Amino acid sequence: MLQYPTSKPDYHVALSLSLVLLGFNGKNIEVLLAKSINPEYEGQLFLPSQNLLTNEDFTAVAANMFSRLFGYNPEVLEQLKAFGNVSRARGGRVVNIAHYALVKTSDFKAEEWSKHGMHWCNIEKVPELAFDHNDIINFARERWERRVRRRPVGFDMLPPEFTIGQLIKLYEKALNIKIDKRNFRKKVFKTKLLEELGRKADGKSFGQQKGSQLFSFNKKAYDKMKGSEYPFQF
Amino acid sequence: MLQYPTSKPDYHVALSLSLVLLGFNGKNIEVLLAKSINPEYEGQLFLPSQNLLTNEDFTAVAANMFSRLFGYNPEVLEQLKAFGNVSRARGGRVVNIAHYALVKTSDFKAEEWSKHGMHWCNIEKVPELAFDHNDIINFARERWERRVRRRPVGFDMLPPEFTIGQLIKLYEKALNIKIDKRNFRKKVFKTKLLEELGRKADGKSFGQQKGSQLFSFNKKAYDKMKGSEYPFQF
DNA sequence: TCAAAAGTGTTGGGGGTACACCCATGC
DNA sequence: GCATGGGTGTACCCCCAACACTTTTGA
Repeated sequence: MLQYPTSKPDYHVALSLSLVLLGFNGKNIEVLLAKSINPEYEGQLFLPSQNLLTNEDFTAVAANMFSRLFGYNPEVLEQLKAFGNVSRARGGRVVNIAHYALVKTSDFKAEEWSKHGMHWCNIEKVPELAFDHNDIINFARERWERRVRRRPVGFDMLPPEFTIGQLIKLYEKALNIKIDKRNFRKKVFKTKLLEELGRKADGKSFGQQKGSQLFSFNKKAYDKMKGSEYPFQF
Repeated sequence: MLQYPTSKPDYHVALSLSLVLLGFNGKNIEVLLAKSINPEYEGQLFLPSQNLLTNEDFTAVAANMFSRLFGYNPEVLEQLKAFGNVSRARGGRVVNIAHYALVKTSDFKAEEWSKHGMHWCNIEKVPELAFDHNDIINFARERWERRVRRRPVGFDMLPPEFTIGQLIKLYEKALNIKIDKRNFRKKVFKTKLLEELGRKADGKSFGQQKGSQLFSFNKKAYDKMKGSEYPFQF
């Protein structure tokens, strides 16, 4: 029956929650994976995940996981969807409420977490993961590719100071296209989203090239245009 | 811990599933609602929903609900996300795996279902619904508005034969804009997605105007361009 | 007869794309 | 000195937006 509620709820399902954390290291799009230290699953690769207690909030748990990994609260953290069409675990049905966020890989607290088996993995080369975590990553990736076309994802994925070259590489990887430098500059400068810092990169990290101009995102300009139309389209 | 699985799953959650069915009646965007005939909830309005048994598949249940309401299997039926951050019912936690589909209102088996309290409701005028079903509709609507810009949703929401006027009204309602007839025609004819039927409307149903040309969607052309870029943007 | 919708072309401007060379840096 | 990336301007083309009148139909 499509009358709700008629049949009684069947309270025998468990919830888990996984995070797909997408970052950019200057060369490739990376996703954070965990290697199990639980002997029962020795060496198995997973997305960072946890089981939920019956009364735990999705958003709160996801934000908490994020902040333990990065040290601050996420700006954007979205639910992807619920995964769990198949029987996913032995003891009963577990439905995974998958979430994703865009992150700066440089902010990951690697010292603290690498000893727990957490590490970045090129999204092009993700090995077989436990349960349906490969499906979850693929789903996140598709959603992210759509998002890239409509939002300035560099806000979230690039370090606070970055070069145009990094930004171009990010879009090239994301959309799997070749970008014309000159046209890209015209387009992006027209948006007023970039702020020229008047300093030059020293050429160390995350694909920066020494000597090239540094920029930061102008958050005020971005907030002002939120809700209205986005001024570019790749 | 972010090692998965460490803590044990907590098997005390129930699942339900709601459908947001969006249609177009020639004037307005409509959503299908159910009025409870259960005395405990007398007169309460809901989305068409049902509780899931622990071993039931999301997709299978959603498709089955759809086909009972429309008499055939859905072409596009997507999960929105899992709703259930708050305690939603008295007996325990119920997580709603909400889905949505675009439908032809004319295909709804109204004779059969209206006596069960099912009816179309203008999406601009949805009253207060039970649980968080208003949130679910709003979420569906936002997703749909993005979809409208990128896919020819008329395929799913218009009757097999329709007029350009209907198509324009659909887009005007969806995007809340005024559309220029001439420019719209140029744009849409360039896509080759419409097939001219060489017949004229008799002016009865769903906003058709007598005397105007009838068109149908060219499914072959649509399938061929699937996966590649969509040739229009509203 | 009046109101509402169908149908039909042209023009101008803006934005996108294509394209080549010189300079700075690191190896 | 060689390879890699940074930085710069122009020309063309296409697409989009703006815009008005006549005809048909139903009320």
